[in-house]
Amino acid sequence: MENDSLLGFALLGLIHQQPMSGYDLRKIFSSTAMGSFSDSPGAIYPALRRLEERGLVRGKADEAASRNRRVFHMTTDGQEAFKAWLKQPVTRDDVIRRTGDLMLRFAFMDQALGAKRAIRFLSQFAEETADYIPILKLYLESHASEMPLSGRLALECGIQEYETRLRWANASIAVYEQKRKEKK
Amino acid sequence: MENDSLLGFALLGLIHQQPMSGYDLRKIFSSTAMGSFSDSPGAIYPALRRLEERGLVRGKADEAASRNRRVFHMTTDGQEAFKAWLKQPVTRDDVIRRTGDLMLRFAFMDQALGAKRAIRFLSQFAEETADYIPILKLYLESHASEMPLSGRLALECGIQEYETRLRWANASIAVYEQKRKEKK
DNA sequence: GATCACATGTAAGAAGTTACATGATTCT
DNA sequence: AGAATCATGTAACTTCTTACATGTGATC
Repeated sequence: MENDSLLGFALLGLIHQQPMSGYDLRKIFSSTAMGSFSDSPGAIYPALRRLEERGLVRGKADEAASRNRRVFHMTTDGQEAFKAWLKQPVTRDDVIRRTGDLMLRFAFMDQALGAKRAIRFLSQFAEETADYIPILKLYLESHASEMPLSGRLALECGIQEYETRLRWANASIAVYEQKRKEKK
Repeated sequence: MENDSLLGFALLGLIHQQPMSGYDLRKIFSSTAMGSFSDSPGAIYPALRRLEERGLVRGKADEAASRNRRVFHMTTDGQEAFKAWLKQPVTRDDVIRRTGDLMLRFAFMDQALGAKRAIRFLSQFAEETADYIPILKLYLESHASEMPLSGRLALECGIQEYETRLRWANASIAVYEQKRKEKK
């Protein structure tokens, strides 16, 4: 059960927002800012089948459409698995090697878990990121002399990306807190 | 022949810098800023074998060391394949879906191809990135109202990352040109 | 003598890629 | 009628993950 690729969770998240067919999902990946996912049928249909086999989604023939269209909706188990995925703590390793996963989780977060959880996620993300940046900087300082110029610059790009994400996370926390005040 | 994973090229690039064993390569991935690559033996040793089968590297028993150590060095074919990989043009699709590949290529670039090629790469990278940013911004503007807040923020993070990379690329071009002037 | 670091591998399984295959419906 | 779009799928291949397996040499 506790086994799913990032694509699987992306599908799950989109189906969570509203029931959809494989073709709908492909179109989202090919035409929106979620273009980092593959829209190939060889990826999507097998992934949907796996989700269905695990009982996380269920597909029903779309009777409104005349075509051979199967619309998938989420099951209760699917809801649970999805929320469990979203609730995972943000680790150092996530921040270093799975930024894409983290961003996907966050993108689905406030609809499924609410603003409070989103803020908690951002805080964890900011903390892990803030801790990691000085490590990278130290590494750069102490190894710069042995590295080729382009290697050095590539590492600097990485550091700047982390700094950008840190600023973004703090700014996003502020957005949520601003919103909270407005409500009161 | 024209078939290789990113890991394969990372190995090729490191072996290009100096001959190394599988264990050396694993240590680099586990202990340096190249930590985004897997240091697991199940990834590295098969990848090295594939490179050897394709004739891009050749392993020799290390007679200096008493242990069972194989040191890989690059062949002429390997040099060619490596340089051909580095010389590929930077496409829009690379910028969107394969930033990691691009950064790896750049990190190895000036040693293998020289500063002039590095500048060309950065210019292409900057151009494709600069073209793509307004598309994302337009997308955000026109879809912001239908998107959940965290989705909107996640997209904004993506845009800021592209902007960071664009600034970085232009700054890096300036570094190379500065260096060129100093030489004269 | 035990443990740690060195050093290389294999096997099973998961998941993606590319390319092919098929058929229905709508538009021109 | 032909082309484009809708819609779903399969098959072969590649590569990665996790876990297991094995043995050497140095250090305590």
